[in-house]
Amino acid sequence: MPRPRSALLSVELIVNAALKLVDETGDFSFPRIARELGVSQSSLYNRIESREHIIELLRAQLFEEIPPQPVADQSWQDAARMLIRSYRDRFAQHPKLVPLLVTQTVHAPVVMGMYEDLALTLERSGLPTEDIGPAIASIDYFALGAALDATAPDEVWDPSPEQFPALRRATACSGTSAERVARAFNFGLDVLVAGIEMRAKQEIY
Amino acid sequence: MPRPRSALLSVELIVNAALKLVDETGDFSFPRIARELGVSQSSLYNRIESREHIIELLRAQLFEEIPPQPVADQSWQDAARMLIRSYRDRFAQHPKLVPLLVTQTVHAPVVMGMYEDLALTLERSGLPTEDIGPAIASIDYFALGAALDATAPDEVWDPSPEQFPALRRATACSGTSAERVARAFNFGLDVLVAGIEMRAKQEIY
DNA sequence: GGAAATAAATGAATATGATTCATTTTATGC
DNA sequence: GCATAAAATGAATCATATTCATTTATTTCC
Repeated sequence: MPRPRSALLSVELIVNAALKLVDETGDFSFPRIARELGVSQSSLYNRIESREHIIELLRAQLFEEIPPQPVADQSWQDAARMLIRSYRDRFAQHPKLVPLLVTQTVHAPVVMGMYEDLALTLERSGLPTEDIGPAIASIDYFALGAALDATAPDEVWDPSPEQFPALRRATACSGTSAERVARAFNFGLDVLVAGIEMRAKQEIY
Repeated sequence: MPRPRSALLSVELIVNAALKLVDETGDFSFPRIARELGVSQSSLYNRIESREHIIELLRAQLFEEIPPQPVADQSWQDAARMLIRSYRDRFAQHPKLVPLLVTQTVHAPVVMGMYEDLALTLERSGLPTEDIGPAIASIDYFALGAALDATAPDEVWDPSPEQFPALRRATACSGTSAERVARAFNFGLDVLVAGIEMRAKQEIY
């Protein structure tokens, strides 16, 4: 109950406990973090402000775990693919965290670095300046949606053939849920990059 | 307190009250629905099972509000664009509802019809069968991400020029948040359709 | 017409969760 | 040593989801 020799708590301990709970159960709560760390619930408030604060710390942690990769010595297509993939991979490290993050799409400083790399890469593609913002956003949307789908439970995607014959044909050869998401992600990535290439060549407008 | 002449409650009343609260405040709760309808909290459980149940009813409602549009008499490109746009427009009707829906990506029966239309349309594009599933998923990811971004608060997307020059250039000419999202959506839509077209022509692989 | 079943609404209770705050105790700077 | 800040706490508040036995009204069926 009194103040101990060395502090029992730290922001890092709290965030790690929260992340562990999220990975295991898909959510965290103050009582469970406190139990995990062997402290009282109210003690947590000496280090952090609120639940939202913990979520923002988790977001930062997710983007600090993987260092950005150098990208300048590749074709812009390969560079873009690598950047988008690494963006998605960060979410894939802690899939259950994604739903907690996306409900408030904050463009935190940690994400900005990757956006900057992407902007530089897209400038090399020859895309007109006014299209670079929309291109980054589109990529963001795609990666976010894919990350969200990756967290969805393994469901049987089995449309009844009578009602939805085309859907039935389309999903006939799907493996596990993870494989399906991975295939979709690879497909969308190629298609997006190819589409941007066309747009850059002004073959669509 | 006793049983009234005519029922005070119905599933529809509950769902409408929940939707109204979501539109106004971004969330709903049992106490507030009950207050809104002038009934007791526990009465709600005579009609609905749980909070999740209400969310699923809201999801269904969102997709029933807008009837599906006939699509067979257009080029597959225009048809695809229309389908994706209408998918997104449903979310735009009730933006604040989106975060509640995406946290559990369920492919409810209501969405299946649109998927079927999309599958039929993509078959007309000449895309190989095994790519149709991934194409639908990619489009889904993109539309979902865009819908989520549309709910984000109007933030000042103003990267400091020293740190992020390319990002600065890319976002120089942005208007309101809604305009930015709309531009990004239109761009991504064109790019996706163009990319799929290339893929169908087997010019990328 | 009346008994039995069912529908509707309720109050009270339980459990979990976020958050505040005054209090106690310990460390630390001067 | 003393003032002050740091650390942890218990207790309290408030909101929420959910359960359940109970009361009353309506319906059904003989």
